[in-house]
Amino acid sequence: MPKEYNFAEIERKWQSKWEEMAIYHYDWNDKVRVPFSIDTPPPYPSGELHMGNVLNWTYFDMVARYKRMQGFNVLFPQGWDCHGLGIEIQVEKANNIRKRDLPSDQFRKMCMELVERYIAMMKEGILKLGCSIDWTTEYRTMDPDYWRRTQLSFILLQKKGYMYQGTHPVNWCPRDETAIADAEVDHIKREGTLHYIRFQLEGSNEYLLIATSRPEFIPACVAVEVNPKDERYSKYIGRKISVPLMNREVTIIGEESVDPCFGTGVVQICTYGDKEDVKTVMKHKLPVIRLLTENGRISEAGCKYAGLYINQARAAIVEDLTAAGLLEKTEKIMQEVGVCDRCKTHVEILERKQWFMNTRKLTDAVEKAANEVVWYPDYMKNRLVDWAKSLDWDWVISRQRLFATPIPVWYCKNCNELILAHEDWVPIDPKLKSPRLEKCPKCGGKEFIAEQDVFDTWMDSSITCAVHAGWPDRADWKHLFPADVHPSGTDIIRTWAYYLMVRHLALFNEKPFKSCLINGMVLGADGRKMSKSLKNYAAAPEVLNKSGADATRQWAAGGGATGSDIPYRAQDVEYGRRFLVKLWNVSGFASNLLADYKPQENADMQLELLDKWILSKTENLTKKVTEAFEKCQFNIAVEEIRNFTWHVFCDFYVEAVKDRLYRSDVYGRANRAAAQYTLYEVLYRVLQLLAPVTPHLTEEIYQHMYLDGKGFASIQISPWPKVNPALINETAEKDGDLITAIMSEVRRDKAEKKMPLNAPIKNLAIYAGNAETAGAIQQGCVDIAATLKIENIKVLAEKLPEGRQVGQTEVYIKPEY
RNA sequence: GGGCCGGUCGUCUAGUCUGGUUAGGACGUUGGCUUUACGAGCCAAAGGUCGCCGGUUCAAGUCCGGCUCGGCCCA
Repeated sequence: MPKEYNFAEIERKWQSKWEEMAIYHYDWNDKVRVPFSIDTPPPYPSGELHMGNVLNWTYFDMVARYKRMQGFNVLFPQGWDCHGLGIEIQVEKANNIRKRDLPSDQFRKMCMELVERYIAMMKEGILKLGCSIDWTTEYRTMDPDYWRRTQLSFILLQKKGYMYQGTHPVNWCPRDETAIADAEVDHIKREGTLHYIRFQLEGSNEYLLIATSRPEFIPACVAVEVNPKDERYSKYIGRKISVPLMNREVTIIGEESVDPCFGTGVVQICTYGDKEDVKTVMKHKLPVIRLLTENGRISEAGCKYAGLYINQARAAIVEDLTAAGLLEKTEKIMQEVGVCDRCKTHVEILERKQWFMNTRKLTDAVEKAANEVVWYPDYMKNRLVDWAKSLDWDWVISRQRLFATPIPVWYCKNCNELILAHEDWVPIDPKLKSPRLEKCPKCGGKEFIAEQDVFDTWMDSSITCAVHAGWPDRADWKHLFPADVHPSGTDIIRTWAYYLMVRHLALFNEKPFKSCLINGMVLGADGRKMSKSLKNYAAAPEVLNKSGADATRQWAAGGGATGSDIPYRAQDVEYGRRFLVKLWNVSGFASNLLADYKPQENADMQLELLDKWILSKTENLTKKVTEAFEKCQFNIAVEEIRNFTWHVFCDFYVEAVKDRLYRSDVYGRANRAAAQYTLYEVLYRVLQLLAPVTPHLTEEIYQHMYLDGKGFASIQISPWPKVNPALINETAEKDGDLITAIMSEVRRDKAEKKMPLNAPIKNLAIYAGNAETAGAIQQGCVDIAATLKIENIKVLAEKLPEGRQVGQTEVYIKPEY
């Protein structure tokens, strides 16, 4: 083996060799091995890979590799979730255009080009991370073949009665001019202004003072509301009150949800200032005044303010109120407002005809399914259940955008009949192709109008569990469905996991995945969320280039408990790299000492205490690591392996066994063979257990040292070790622990005397305390003597508490130099 | 206001479900050592009243109640 550990070369080499060997391909014809399918979430191509992706991909790549070694037929697909506002906005900004200013085909093409550039960047990062993806499965949701699946699922759901059109209030982004779902609304805190405005009571000179942060909605005021328990105002309930500037009257209504302590305790109800207004309007069956247009201007309903943008209207109305003496005062308040999660524009609530999926009737089914799913960690289940139960509105699935899957419907120009695409018409863009019908089935009309709206991007990405399994093309797709594991970040449980649930439950009456593996967010080294603006950002490609994939993967695996947020700290990656150097060096060393070792010819070997000791510990390590992987406790797995390798195997076993390996003339061939056997098997076990975490280095060492002896083309397809109970030896572990404790004590003595570790010791007396312990020590004292350069060593059964105590035992040692 | 999560050496983190060794690991700090794999190393050391208060128990970082501070999500 080469002296130097060159990770860049090794990692590049294996990434391409694995691809040539095709060992990560799912075998679609294998009906013997049990399948294990990973619902790789197709990422939204947004530029270079970030550390959050690294964490996420490392998690499920470890699962894929572990399961593959366990003998499963692993499906690890990779797709790209291309559509969406994010790309549209970037294309607009980069080219300084608005999407409506050019032909939609041309705009879509620009979006696709940008997506391809981003996919190339992210793919490079994923390859560098060494993920065991089956690239023959790669897909893009913007491809017509994927449209086909999204559109087909819509057709089926429409037929099953889950889809409906309606004019309901929806979240609306005025900048992007599209409806958005609750899940796409972010909430931010910001300073606003509370306006105290006089509303005159009908038929009197009295007025009520209402407090509002949105005076621009006065033209859409449909009621004034007070708490019926508020003694100041309850007497006014039912009376009419005049809307300032508008020459119009509304009724004062009572509503318990009004907080008497907010502002003056009197609020205006407008259509629609916020979601509370929507509830009140529905409850009291109030009229709706459509104040805003789709691009965020005041409509004709706003009378003299029509045509102004929201902010301009606010200024104008405040000015008019002031002039009329109706604005009593203003004050600053902190308020939380909803903003579009893509462009951060203040979200408005508009009524416009939209497509909805009736998701709320599935809430009980979602809860039931969530309880059937195994969550890693368990408590993350609550996020999904709580979210599902908290939803007030159905999922609005239509969007007024361009770069998306089209909704495959038309309307009869004559009678407005809905024409749903047939299942075998898709993929289809109704704006480019007419329905394959002679005439409208209802009125016989021959002209059709295409649906202009498109699907929410989540309509594409929430059928992946079925798509990965081969739906709808493979008759046997249920072989891979539900997916065995769906990986998700804490931030997207309410979107990805939820939408997957409702879509698959509605389509197939079956939960989409059997388990859900959650990763936390990656924080900066300062403990705050990682972001470029906070200057705590680490670019994943740079980290991978600097320290290599295997080191970075150790950070991801060991940075914290599964599901918790983990900080990115360069020194943690560095620790991983140092561990790899250590493993590389000990492997090189072992490789030299095993040059003449023949794995088949170890019949006459003679295992010594320390051999039995480390072989037993190796079995226990295997047990712990296997259990940790089974429970997705990657941090425990990686810590167990590292500590064993570094501090048990290297620091004690290898040090102790050197003498036996170098001087077979003294110890005999059988003794040397035992040491070689142990060294060979323990190191192999360590490599296997580490293979899911650090695939490149373990493969490199395997190929140098074990390819002939073990015979698997890659360590990645070697069978995961089973614990051999015959090798577990509690006595050997206990006795060996005592031997190593004595070694530590001697080392400590030398350290305190500031002597080199190889300084010779003339005599070492070990007072064992009793005959039994003395017997145990006797078995290891050759190793103690050889490791610590002791000329004469004697073990005495007597109890003599002088010299140095070995840990908390009754054993004392007395070295003489 | 509600829900969930968290508070453990200077810093980061494991352990809490399933109570029981000397609370584990890393970074950093200090001291020492060129040892026939590794100075990108090795050997050691110091450093913790496990957020606070109370309860259950022979025994609490762990279970229960209350409080407090922080994060995220939702009103």
